[in-house]
Amino acid sequence: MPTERAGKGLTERLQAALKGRGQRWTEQRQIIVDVLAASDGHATGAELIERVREQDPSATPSTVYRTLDLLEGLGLARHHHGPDGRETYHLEGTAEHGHLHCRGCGAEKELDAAAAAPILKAITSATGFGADLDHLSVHGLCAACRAAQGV
Amino acid sequence: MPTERAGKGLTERLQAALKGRGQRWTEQRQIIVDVLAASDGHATGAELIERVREQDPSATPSTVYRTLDLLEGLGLARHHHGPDGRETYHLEGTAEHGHLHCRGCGAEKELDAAAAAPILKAITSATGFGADLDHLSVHGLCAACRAAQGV
DNA sequence: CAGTCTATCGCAACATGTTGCAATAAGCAT
DNA sequence: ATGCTTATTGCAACATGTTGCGATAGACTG
Repeated sequence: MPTERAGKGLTERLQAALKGRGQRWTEQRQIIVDVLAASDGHATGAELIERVREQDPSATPSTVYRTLDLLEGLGLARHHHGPDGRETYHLEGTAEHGHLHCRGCGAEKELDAAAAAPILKAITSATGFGADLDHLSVHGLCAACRAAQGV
Repeated sequence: MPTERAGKGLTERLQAALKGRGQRWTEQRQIIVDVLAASDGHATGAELIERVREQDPSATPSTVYRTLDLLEGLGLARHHHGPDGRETYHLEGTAEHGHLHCRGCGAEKELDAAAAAPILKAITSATGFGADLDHLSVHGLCAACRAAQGV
């Protein structure tokens, strides 16, 4: 279930991971992780900064982005790019998924791992690439729009 | 073969298309189309601006981006987003292709229509989406990096 | 050719990220 | 507790796009 605050387990895992790498645990990082945990689905960088500043007005964009990079490096967060290239972040633990953007109706749908499996397989056999589902963004026309356009 | 300047046919098609919509043909647009034609493969927005400014130092980013949007609206240019979300443009007429970005070695490879066919087919059957190959950006690990990491 | 309409341009300000650097402060050792 | 080392922060500047607005200048009309 979604929590308003990062669970104890997550914070502790994080502290341990940081300590092991000679890095430090700070109040700001706690806030950023909490905000990410509370924004369970997807949040853009700008949204995250705004929410972090509600709790700590002294926080700056550079700190937030650097922390997000750090969390990605630890495998605790991920980001992908929307159709406009803007960044969207979410905590690891959210099910890994890709994104489908319809240029006809503007809808955005998620592509879960089960549905994506045959796609990833096709990518690997055609190219040798092991694709990251979290970074997979497909642009095109959804079934409804294709039907509407008689394509 | 790549031309240093947009072919006559393209410029004329463009003028006709613009006239039909009550829009205008200007020197700047000629320059931008020429630059795009000369940058046959892919060029980022910043690169295009720089090259346009070589020919017309008075050109501004807003003009270049607005012209690129216009060309996309006319179906004469396309853009996609690289792994960092930066924009990359190319002229329509370049063979339609997708992009593969390796997060291991940073390599970027093109995905031609033939190789992509089974992938697009998998996407359609899994999701109903008709994917745009030109907008397909796959992030992951290339075969070599997967081997190197023993994955 | 002069006049009109309005698309386009250049500018300036803004939005979103990124980076270098000096000041701060976290975590360890004494 | 005090001091040391250096990771982290905040700031300021920059990079890449985007947007609003007044000024410019295409293209058509008479």
